[in-house]
Amino acid sequence: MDLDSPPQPETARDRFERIHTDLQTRICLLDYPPGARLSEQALAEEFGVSRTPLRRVLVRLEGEGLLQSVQGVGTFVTEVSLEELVPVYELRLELADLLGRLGPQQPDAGLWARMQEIGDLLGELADSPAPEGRRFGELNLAFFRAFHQITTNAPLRVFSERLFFQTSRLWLKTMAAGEVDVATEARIFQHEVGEVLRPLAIGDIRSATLIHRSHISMSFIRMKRAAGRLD
Amino acid sequence: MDLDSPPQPETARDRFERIHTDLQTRICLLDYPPGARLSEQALAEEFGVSRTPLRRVLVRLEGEGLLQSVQGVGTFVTEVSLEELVPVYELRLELADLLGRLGPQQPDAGLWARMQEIGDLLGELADSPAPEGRRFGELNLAFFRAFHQITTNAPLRVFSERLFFQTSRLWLKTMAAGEVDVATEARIFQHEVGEVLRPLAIGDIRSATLIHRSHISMSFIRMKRAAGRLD
DNA sequence: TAGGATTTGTGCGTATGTATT
DNA sequence: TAATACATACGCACAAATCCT
Repeated sequence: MDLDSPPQPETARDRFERIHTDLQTRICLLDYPPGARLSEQALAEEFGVSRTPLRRVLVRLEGEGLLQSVQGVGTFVTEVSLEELVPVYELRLELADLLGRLGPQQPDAGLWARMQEIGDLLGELADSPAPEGRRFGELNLAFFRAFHQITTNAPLRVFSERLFFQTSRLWLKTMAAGEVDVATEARIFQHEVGEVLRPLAIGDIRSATLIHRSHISMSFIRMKRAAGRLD
Repeated sequence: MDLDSPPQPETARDRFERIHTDLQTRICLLDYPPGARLSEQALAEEFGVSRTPLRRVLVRLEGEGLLQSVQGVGTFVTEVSLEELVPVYELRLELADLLGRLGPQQPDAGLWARMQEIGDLLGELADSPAPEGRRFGELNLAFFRAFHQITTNAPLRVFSERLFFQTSRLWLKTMAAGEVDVATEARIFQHEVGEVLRPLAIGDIRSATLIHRSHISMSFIRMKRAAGRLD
């Protein structure tokens, strides 16, 4: 194998994708929390490039609604609040529904194994002495990336991903504030993974997406109630 | 009036928005048809800026799926084909449905007048001796911009717009190829506008969106049939 | 195969805008 | 109010990639 694959030097596009995915993940996992200010120069130095190609990534992230640049002030991670994200959640529920209605496809063996593994890792997280919100975020992101492949509809995938990044950030922010318990949510999430895999095992994709949708809905309600308790 | 509004110099963000909207419109109306090659230098000179701010706009348009840049080759308008746009159309139909279910709001007087005016202009287009596809595209874009304001759900608006730009280009391309008749389609579209305004007049937004959805569906079917005739 | 023309990508110095002292 | 510090925005020269002769 690998006979005709000499070590390809990284192309400009590859580098762009790498930095883009990296920053996207950091924002999603709250390594850069909402409102944080990013330094173009510091990031450029970290990735070993000049400001020019880095700024290209920032422009893309601004188009995706994750950043906002203001001349003379700085580049900031966009804020997320429960009130502003209500329409986002409403739409996400509908897209979760569409996931099982537009071009559904049976997940392959690798994807199946991956989802089972994520379920196990969620169990470990729930059992750990001090469950970290960031770890929950990682598993949440991993499961989303796997599960949303059940649709072949490319634009639906893109839109679902964009809404996921927004709602996921609010979810982790709520955890970081201690308004919901990480271990409890990890256990609930582990249960969801199992519930979703059961219909998938017999090829019932539609049922899997409806269960997924119901869990998104319930987690939103739990978050609203947790926020209400603190008001 | 206009007492406290001295002539504000155009800010960097304003210029970005202006060039972005301009290029977006040109691509949508097929002034730059699918596959066309754009020159960074020529566009920069036309807008009176250097390549740097212009490239920022191109990066954004690439993120929106309208352009694709390849180093050493050029910047190209993305292709649209009936086969590739089937999933796009399927999703657009669903979003058209959501338009009337997520945060619907009654259009104000100005918007109402605008939609009526577009209906009249469509009649004029259909009656004109040589109806131009580009004029149809302008009115199609204008009506979309007006109609999709019936939802207050911001991300739904953004996603609907993105899908509109894709499907609209295929529609105009089909017209340019002579596979459908501009006058006939203008008349049908004029009829749709009237059909949509009727339920809106009595506050029945949901019915308006369902009629709108059915017209998107029917126009897609007509386009498929027209393409089939030429195969 | 090689070389030149053309196009996008990159690096850097400077301009412009904002906030603070 | 003015000046200073610092951030992003811009323009330009050059590097890298591609295509064609």
